[in-house]
Amino acid sequence: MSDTPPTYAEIAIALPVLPLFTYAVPSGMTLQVGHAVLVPFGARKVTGYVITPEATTEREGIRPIERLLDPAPVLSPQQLTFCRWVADYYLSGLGEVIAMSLPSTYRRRTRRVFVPSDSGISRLADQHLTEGPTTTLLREVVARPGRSRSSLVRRVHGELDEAEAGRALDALVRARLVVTEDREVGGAAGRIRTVTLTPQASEATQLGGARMRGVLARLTEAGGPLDLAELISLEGEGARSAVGRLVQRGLVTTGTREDRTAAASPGLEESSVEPPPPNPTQQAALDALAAAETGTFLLHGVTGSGKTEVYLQAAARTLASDRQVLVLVPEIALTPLLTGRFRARFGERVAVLHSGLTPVERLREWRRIRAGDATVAVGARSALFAPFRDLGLIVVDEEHDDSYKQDDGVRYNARDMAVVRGHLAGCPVVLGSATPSVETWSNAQNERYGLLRLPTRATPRAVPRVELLDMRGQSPRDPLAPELTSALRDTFRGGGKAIVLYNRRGYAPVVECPSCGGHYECPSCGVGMVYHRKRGRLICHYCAFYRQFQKDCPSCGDELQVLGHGTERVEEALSAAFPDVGVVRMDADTTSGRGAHLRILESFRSGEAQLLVGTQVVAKGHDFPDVRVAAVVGVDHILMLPDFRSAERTYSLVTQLAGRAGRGERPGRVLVQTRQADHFVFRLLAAAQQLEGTDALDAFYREETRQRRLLWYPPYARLVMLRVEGSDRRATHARAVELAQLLRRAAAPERRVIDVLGPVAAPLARLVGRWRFQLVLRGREPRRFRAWLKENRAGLTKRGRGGVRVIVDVDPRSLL
DNA sequence: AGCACGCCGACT
DNA sequence: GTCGGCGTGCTC
Repeated sequence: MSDTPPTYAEIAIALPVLPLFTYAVPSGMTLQVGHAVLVPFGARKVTGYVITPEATTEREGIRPIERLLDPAPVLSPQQLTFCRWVADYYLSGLGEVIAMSLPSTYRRRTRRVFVPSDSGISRLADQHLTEGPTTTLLREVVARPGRSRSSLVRRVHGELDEAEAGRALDALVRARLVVTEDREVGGAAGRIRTVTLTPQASEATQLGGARMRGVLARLTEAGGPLDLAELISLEGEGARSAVGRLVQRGLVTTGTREDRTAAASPGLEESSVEPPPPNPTQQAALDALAAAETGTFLLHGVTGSGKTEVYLQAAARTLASDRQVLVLVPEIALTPLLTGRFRARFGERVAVLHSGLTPVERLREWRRIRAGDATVAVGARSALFAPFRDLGLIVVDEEHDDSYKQDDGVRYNARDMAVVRGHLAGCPVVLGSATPSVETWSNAQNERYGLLRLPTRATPRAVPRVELLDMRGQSPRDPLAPELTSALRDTFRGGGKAIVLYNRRGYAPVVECPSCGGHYECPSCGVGMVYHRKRGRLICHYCAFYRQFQKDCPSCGDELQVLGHGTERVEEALSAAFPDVGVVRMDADTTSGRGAHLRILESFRSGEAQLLVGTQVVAKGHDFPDVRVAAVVGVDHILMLPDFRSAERTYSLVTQLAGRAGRGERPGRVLVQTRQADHFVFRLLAAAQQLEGTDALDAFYREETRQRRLLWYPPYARLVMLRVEGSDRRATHARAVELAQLLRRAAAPERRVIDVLGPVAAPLARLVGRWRFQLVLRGREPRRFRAWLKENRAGLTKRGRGGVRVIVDVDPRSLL
């Protein structure tokens, strides 16, 4: 008997930990790269991913892999390479990135659950039982054994607060009235039971039951496995037991298959799928893409210039050469319109991945892609990780959109990682936008990216004029300039529609007592609370804390003053000015319900409402007929934010809004109210109409990049923001200062390349009860900066004492 | 992430 | 004196 030497594997753990862990491979288990396994990790079991199937180790106390979670690897070597790239770039753990890239159903782990012990059950029958939190919890555990801590705490929420319930549960465990068990959760979902004939079935002649004969006949007819559900629908509910009896006789076997049913998507199926002939500029863009084997392209085209048609025809060409297509869109753009166009052109081959899918639906779409049933994926940020084998094209629509940046966990930017994925896959990447981000524009200028321009609107029509309405002379009490009111009046008289943007929700941002100066701040965030009139509440826009609004000052009894404006109040002013016009408001308050978003858009599209008021969502790529006026009533507060991207945001927002106007044969008007009419953003916006769009845009980017260069902001430098958060102000600040010193010392050899800025109190210094300080690392040479970050990575996140934690944000979208 | 070990205040 | 709260560090 020869001893086979023990073998080891390096595993990435599906938790936010940086290193890989080594496990022993049990004899008889054969591992491949990308296999998902269940491994013991501390006191529990978690999912890990095989990175190196055959490794060696000197280390003691190696524990064995528990088992394979799936016979096939869940990750191809190419996907693994990509995940490794993402993890390195965003300074995160590989396992965390892999876990994020897979459907959540592939993340199995053990979870601690609570069940009553015998003594616990008998204690409940005790008549001298005293009422209290522990008794409440004991009743709950006996009534619903096998629940997790969080679910039990939630169940008793009405009676006990979270901490109280948790303590009571722990007390029960200590008293051994309740015991814990580790139950495996996650995974396993999304399988369908199937029934298959065995070879013996053909020899079976005499069968007693009609049901059994029926089932055999159906299976013989099918010539292969059938889903149990289908047999039941054909033969009735009795088929279930008939199959059971047939299994006993060895005539059929049951198994399972992956459920790969396509998820229902909100796409309106279009009838015409005949692609229209491309216009000359579209054709030029298509030719450039066809000629390119790899590389990134900025596809710059104003609203209505036909970018989507370029995506569609480039996709068709890619599919024809047997490669696959990934289309990333901002979540908001996943409307029936866009997905409908892809569905109409490519039918069942399209997988749609939007945030409304349930985990099982998402898993099925993911499998359709992996199995090759779906060759086009249209999806939001997370679709970046779709398991295509041979990508031939990646499209990122509205590439400037901030929603491509994940804002918790691994803070990746799907637009940037799409460029990386395209590079690894050897395929072109198209970044489309009417208002590209400054980085992308700059990459196109210095020819790192190809530039494809669609300068004209596909359906010719006048480019809307942007007119500035200087509000400096007007009382702040009245939100509407007289010119705007009269333009709207003309529009409605003529049967047209209008969109009004005001970039702040609620009724009024300030409520103040004129006598004692008292005002309202959120107790946990320290910011002013916004008055929401319809709900009669003052609400904190950061943590959603609210209190009832009373019209008299609680300290001196004088009547409170309501100052400033929000969308609700603007809507009110407009309804008062135009009582006969239907007005709908779209902002976070009116779109929270399922489908509310689409209902509002539909009522405006159909003409039921002629005026749409709202926050920035109203500027996003919706296509409404006959909008004659698009007006900005207020965006000045964006421009005043202390953030390096505020000019870019303002320019982009107003330009996007302008794109909503003047569809149809009439030209539209774009009216912009501002108190900063001299700011270069507004001057250039007003100049845009003479310059036919793109020249004005170039002028904007020239000015903006000039300023960014002077201040060493992106794209001239790379930023990494470290946010130090904790509930104790002093401890948090101390940790931030300490971290800054540490990093300054570490960066000293790179004096000319890396700057450590801060710490400063974050612009919202206290948020949701936590104090926030931030440090910014600025690298003037990307390569050396990256190398330095990688070397110092472990030190960046090290947690301080006093519950202080550090969040690392590579390429932050904003410094707020 | 989440679990266990370790150190300081209110009770049998 | 202990129980039990939570904070810090580790998990192959």
